[in-house]
Amino acid sequence: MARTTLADVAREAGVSVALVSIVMRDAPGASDVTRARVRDVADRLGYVPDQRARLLRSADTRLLGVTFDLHQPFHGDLVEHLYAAAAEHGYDVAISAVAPSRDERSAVQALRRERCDALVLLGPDLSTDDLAALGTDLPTLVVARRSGTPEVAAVRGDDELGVGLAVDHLVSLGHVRLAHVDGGSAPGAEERRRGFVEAARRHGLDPWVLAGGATERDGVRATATLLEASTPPTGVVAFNDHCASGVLDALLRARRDVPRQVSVTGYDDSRLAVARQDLMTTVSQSAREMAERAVAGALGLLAGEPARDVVLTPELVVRSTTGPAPA
Amino acid sequence: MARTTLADVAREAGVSVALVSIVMRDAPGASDVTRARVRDVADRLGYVPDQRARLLRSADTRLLGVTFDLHQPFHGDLVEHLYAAAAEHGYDVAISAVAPSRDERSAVQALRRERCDALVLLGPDLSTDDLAALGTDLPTLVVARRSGTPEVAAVRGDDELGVGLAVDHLVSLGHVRLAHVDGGSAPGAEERRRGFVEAARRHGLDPWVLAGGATERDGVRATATLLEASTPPTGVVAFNDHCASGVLDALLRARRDVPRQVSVTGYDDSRLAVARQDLMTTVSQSAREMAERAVAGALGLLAGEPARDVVLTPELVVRSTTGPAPA
DNA sequence: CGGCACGACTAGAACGTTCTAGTAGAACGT
DNA sequence: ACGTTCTACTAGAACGTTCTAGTCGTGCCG
Repeated sequence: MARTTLADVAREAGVSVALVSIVMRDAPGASDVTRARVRDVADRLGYVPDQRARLLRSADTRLLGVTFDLHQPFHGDLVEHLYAAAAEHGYDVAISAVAPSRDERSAVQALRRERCDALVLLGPDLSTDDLAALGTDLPTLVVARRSGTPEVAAVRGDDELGVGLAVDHLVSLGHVRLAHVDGGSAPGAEERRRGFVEAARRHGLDPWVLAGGATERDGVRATATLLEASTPPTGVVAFNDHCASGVLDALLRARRDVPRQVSVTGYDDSRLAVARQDLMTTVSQSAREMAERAVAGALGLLAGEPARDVVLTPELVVRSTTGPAPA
Repeated sequence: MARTTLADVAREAGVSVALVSIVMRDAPGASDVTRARVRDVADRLGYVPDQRARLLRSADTRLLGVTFDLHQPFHGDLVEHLYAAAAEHGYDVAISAVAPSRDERSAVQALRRERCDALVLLGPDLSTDDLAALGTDLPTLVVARRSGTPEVAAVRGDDELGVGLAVDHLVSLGHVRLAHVDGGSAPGAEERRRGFVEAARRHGLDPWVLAGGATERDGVRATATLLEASTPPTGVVAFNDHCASGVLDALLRARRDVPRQVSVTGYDDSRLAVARQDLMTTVSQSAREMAERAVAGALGLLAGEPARDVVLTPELVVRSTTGPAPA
């Protein structure tokens, strides 16, 4: 099972290694006849180019390193679109996962060893210092959070505004008792919390913020607290779709009618919300647009442009977890 | 921002390239004094070893290629444990995602170009022919499905038995009208369908199988059909946790009490079931064990052992979506 | 019919590592 | 004093590509 190399193909086809390389790369400099013959031999021998050797030769790898959280569906959406967006610019993507047992640093280090040209970090939990250090070393862009340092670019949704949209929507439906199940220390949680409080105040309402988190379980837990209140809220703005999903489960289980008794909004419009498509009203950050902007931003950095902070405007997607406030 | 190489460090430290290599690899052959000095210089220059050059030199890459579905939480769990299991054997993991817009072939091809030593495919949708072709080329192991070809090893749960456990559990709770929301053409769906039918027959019951799928939406859709029946089942065995989640949503929304009126079981014990931890009775395939067996199996192939078909025994995890049949 | 541009092809260096085969020099026994 | 055996180090090839700088015909123009 020895690997077939350019040299093998060259020997078999009776030409030079360089010529085979030319043919495999579709580069000019070979006649159609030889081209066909070489291709034929390559196929027969099952030749697969060695990416490592190829990249080693050239200064740039045309490789975009991406870290993402394995357990965050929205990251899944982003990664999917990143593949496409990068391919459009002739770039490849190397992904490296973050999970409870695999921290951000390991994930980033793995990508650095691959000699990626630039790094795209999805909702990283890194400190601003770490981020800054990384950014001075390698063109780096973060998605779905503030970069907090001038070396690192960012692409993110306007979370304050997005949560504001959800609040406005609920208020327009007549809700006056609103609660926010927040994201704790998750990236973006602070902005969303602030957005909720400010939007509520703008409408002259009393904002109620509960400690939550980024998972279903957090949503379930917060809802328990919520239901114990003497006058529970009629509108709940959850940190993200995951969390909202937990809130919905807990409410349904407590036999609260959604949306007749309680309205709930999510955030992200991830596949999770689409899976419950008939259900969740949520704030959509177009994964596709984010991914495209992220790739464009990273390539911009690579071209020497200064790090920018791109803020995308989210949209409210009204589905069926929100409705008029109960009388 | 030129990258620092061994040569740079060597020049700066006044030693040979080979010696720096020795120090960086913690290989024997350098005095403690020089070791410290070289390390110092390397740190100062921000040296990061070039993985590609390193691997290019040696015949084996100590790299395990893994393809997984971005949108399947159980795959996320598996990947997480694969990182750990591989690291234990001194192997690195390269992951390549599969998604609606990125098919299995592209994912595999990307890994082949990375020159992975072996391939681990999570629940692949490839045809047996494609799989066989791949297997003759590269040590290959599939997880969570049958390989169907002698060249390719497999690690999978005993799905027939697992579904049987769920059925036995429901029957022991007094349920006599059971339905299975199946997985359509998803990997493993056939085994689970068969397991359901056989277990039901074994108990002298009439098995009802509904067309489902691997997503929440499939669960929701199937439940609609289910609720239209004149005498709806009291126990529902869903294809996986995702699907079960959809079933649960639909039931709760239709104001059916789970588990007082209807009992529901999932399959996988993925993070999704844990997220709804207080909720879902499911069949557990230990992601950790699967991952460990998969790595061991792949390394076995690499060592020249024949491809084996490892079948793990699943366990029933009783939580709170199942209960006694209504009177 | 000589010069010259062009197309088809090749030799060999380069990329950043690791590995093999060495060379000095010190420490040791005889 | 002389080999022997360490330890600490080095030179240079090798890995599989791509790229630069060629060479060699062949056809075209004047």
